[in-house]
Amino acid sequence: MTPQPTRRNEQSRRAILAAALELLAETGYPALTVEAIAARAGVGKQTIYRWWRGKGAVILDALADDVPEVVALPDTGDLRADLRQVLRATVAEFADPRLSATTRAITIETLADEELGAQARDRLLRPQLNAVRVRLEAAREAGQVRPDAALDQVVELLFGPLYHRWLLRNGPLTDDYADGIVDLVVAAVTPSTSIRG
Amino acid sequence: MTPQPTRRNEQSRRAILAAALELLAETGYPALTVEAIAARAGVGKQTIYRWWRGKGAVILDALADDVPEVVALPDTGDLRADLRQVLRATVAEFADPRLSATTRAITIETLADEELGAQARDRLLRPQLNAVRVRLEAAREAGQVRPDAALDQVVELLFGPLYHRWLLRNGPLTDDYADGIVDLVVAAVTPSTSIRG
DNA sequence: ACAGCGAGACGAGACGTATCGTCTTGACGG
DNA sequence: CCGTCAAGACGATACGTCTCGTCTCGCTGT
Repeated sequence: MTPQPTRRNEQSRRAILAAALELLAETGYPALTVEAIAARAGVGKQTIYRWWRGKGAVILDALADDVPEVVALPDTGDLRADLRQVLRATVAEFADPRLSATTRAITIETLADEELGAQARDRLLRPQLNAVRVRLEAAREAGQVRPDAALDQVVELLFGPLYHRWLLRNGPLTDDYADGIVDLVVAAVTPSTSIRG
Repeated sequence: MTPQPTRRNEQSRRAILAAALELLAETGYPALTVEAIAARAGVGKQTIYRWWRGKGAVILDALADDVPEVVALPDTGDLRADLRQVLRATVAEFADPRLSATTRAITIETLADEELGAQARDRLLRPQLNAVRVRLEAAREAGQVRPDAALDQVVELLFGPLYHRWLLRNGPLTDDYADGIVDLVVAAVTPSTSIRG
């Protein structure tokens, strides 16, 4: 029933992932077809369906393969500056129309398919968010963040608005916007200023 | 070329919207078909395609018709309490599996189709967000919010994380979570506490 | 008479399955 | 060792199904 990964043809696997990325770049996600991927890769359709659930799973796999497993944030000691850099980088990615369109398409796919969403979350999203969390932990130990702050929530406080605005097209995504979010979040987590006044 | 709205059959229009909502409740969004809507409404497919771009537009129209145009938030004078109530209500909506599934499907449709997204934004999302903004303006005048806070950003700071967690299934959506977001945001916008200590 | 209407046929395109013969792999016996 | 063999993945492709969106009918109401 279930195919044995041992006997899997690595060459075909690579050809499929490569073909998928090529076609994605050429035609865009919506026009992407399992049949086209198979044809480009010189592979039977069944070979794709044997190992993946559909084109979404293939693309996700291809993207996740390209992503480094561990990401680390810069730590200059200045939390605000470091966060600004991260959020500005995210804004820049969303500003590139081609990259943005692709990311949007994949994201949509993961929203519709729960299993795909779990994969995307674990392999693409979580590493990013976790890197920010690590940076926040360092800031907390440095006394720049309230000890009682729920850092997972803080991370979402940073990225949630960005994704919200990007996905729902709810306004322009600019560096100023990113900076504003960072300022608000920093204000939210900064320890009581009663002493520093 | 373009149909004349004057000659439009109001009865058919209502039947289509009603049938769409019925079928949505019965079969769920993915299984929803233009053909099925037409059949249920006792209407030709062309009549649907003449006035709408597809099933997404029909459903969006049906939903927007049901939504009150203006929403108002409670104003008890206690900003934190009022915001908690709103976010908890949102969490409750997302917690209902049936409603959540429908909302998710519609949302996905609006993410993929720019024009549909614009309509959803203006007719469904914006009124909600704006109601919160109005409440924040009142709070600002009451001196509970820093005068320089960008209120649009604050609103997104409230809902962004919620949508983020819901759409991407990035963790459980509980009242505690909503309360935590509110606390963080209130902390972010509260005027300098140097006096209050 | 004209434009929207209900009804439904239609072509296009993508999906996912099934089947064919071929090729690779690993186990077993002489 | 090495030939044989079964299992199973492979490329290729036909197939039925589904949904879409268009097109073509008369019919109806104004």
